[in-house]
Amino acid sequence: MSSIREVAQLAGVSPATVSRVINGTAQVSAEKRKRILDVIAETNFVPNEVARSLFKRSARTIGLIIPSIRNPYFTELAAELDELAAARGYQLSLRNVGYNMEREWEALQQLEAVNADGAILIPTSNADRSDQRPLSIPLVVLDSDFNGPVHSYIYCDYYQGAQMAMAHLVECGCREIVCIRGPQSTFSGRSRYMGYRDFCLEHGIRQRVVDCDYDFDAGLAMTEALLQRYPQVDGILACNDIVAISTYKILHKRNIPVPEQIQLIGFDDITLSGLISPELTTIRQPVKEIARLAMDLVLQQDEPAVKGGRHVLPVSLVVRETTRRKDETE
Amino acid sequence: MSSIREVAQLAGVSPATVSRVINGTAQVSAEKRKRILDVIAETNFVPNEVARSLFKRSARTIGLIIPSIRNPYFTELAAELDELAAARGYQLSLRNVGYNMEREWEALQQLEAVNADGAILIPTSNADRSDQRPLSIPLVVLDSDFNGPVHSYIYCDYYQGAQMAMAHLVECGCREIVCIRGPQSTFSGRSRYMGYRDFCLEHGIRQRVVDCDYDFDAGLAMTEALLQRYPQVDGILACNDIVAISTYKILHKRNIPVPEQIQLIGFDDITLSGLISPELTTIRQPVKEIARLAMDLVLQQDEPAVKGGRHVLPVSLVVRETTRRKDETE
DNA sequence: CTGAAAGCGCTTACAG
DNA sequence: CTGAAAGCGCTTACAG
Repeated sequence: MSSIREVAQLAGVSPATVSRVINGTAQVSAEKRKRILDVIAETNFVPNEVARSLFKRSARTIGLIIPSIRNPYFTELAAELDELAAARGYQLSLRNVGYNMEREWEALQQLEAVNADGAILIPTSNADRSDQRPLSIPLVVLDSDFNGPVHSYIYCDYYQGAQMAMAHLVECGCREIVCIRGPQSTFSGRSRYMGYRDFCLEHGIRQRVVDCDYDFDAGLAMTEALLQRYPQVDGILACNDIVAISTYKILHKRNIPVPEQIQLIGFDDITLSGLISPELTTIRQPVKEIARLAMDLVLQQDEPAVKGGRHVLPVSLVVRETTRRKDETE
Repeated sequence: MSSIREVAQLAGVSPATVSRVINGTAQVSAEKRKRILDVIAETNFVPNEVARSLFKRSARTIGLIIPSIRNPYFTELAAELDELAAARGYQLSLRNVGYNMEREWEALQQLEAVNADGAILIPTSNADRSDQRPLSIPLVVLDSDFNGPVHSYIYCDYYQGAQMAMAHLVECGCREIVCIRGPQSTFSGRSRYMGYRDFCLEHGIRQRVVDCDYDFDAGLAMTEALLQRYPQVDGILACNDIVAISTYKILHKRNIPVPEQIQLIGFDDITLSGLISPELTTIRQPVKEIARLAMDLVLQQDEPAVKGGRHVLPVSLVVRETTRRKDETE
């Protein structure tokens, strides 16, 4: 790789002038400009971004940290964010931390150290971080509300979502609804469960719970456990769509008809949920809006302060084929 | 963010000494070392990676460029690569280019400009690039074999895979097999189709083809088209698993029993394929081996030359529930 | 319009 | 063991 100095030499000008034509940062005489452009074309010169960002203190990069790259909800969010970043001239640097708090903190510091312009974090857990030092770049946190040095929080009303799901299941005639709850260290897992719990309390329903991680394998295993523990189950509220998909898989394998014998509802509304057969009833998160808001907030350089503003978005019930209302006899 | 100079000042030593304790790059007296470590702890100092990589000419980062972040095959490959990179102390920087050749070239140059240690590219198309300038970092290309300045190529024997799929379908009793072929600008799409074509030629089977992009929506639309165009179809060779999943969706919606009336086979063996119901029969790519080999080759610094070595891996048939051999009457 | 100079924050010979 | 100095490749005041 050639350097700006070589280009300058070949074009018979100073490095400063080369810099100016590359960046269009000042007027340069037509003749010199042409010479410089020619040399750049010939030498395939590509300015070193590292040097540039060392000076600029910006890499025009937004970091996105996710707990798992194997969860489609996260990659769909990443896809949206990626498009938004590209549209605004930023690179999205995706960092997977595999549900590891240490790797998460390292990734955050790494992003800071490489002069990223901001970070969007989907945390591995909702643990308190009020003693964590503030980053020097804006941090927007998704799907979580822990205490800590955060610029903004964005999450959906999961509690409400779980209540809607329960109301729907009841409306569908379910009497024995079990909740496959996600990790309780997690904000989404916790608040979805709370919604279930309070609904049960309010309606005098007995709680039936099974614990599960947010992945396909756990979903498979916990559904087996659930069937063993609650043989009378006629409704399942899964902690998210991928677990619901695993749940369906087991029910299907056991020849348990859905929704006739057991009704099933997921959470998130990932693309896949509308693509499998039967299509999954679920609680939808407005992924596009979340992404747009996150990008706006992280880029909103005018106030990089740690204010911890909270933005909570509504979820919605999407009724598809794994549940059926009582009156809708086929 | 504090700088190494401030730390040095507070500890009463030179920046060089601070650098030495941070990097363990030379002996430092126990006393000074302690003072420095204390100051670092107090000030939350994190060394600026940009400055470091400007000097080192390495960011300890491997770039991975994929055509689409919405295709699980790519994200599963990314997940494997991510684990391997982390294990070796490298960051994986994932760049999505949305099937756009310009964005792909930009991403490649960007990676070079940020001092990445190498790039792994899953190309958007198999177009000739012999006139493209060589990058200054090693480039490993996956799932493609275009001519160009590439360190190594890794791909699977797709041609063979398509032949295996066809042989299986025939063995299952299919007489009218249609091929939903992927983009012919793509190496995988092209060679899978070639396998189908030559099998038909060799066995006196009439070709039945429908063109399709590698995504869910295209799969949905093209299956509708296929049913219209080839009403007698009794076997479908899909260009990849996500298209096969879309295909199944349409067949299911039309109440066409699989595999009784139409047998279906995909390509790739993504996680999802074993998770849906019925489970998808497919041609499996050894993703773990591909990832391992790619990481080995890209990191193999001893010969960063552009040699274009080719590594072709075998695929295998995974028979599941969307096909059934004739003798296996249920 | 243009160049010389200083500096972004590190690291590594080079002396001692 | 330790520091002063030079340099990684850019960019931007500062003069002219």
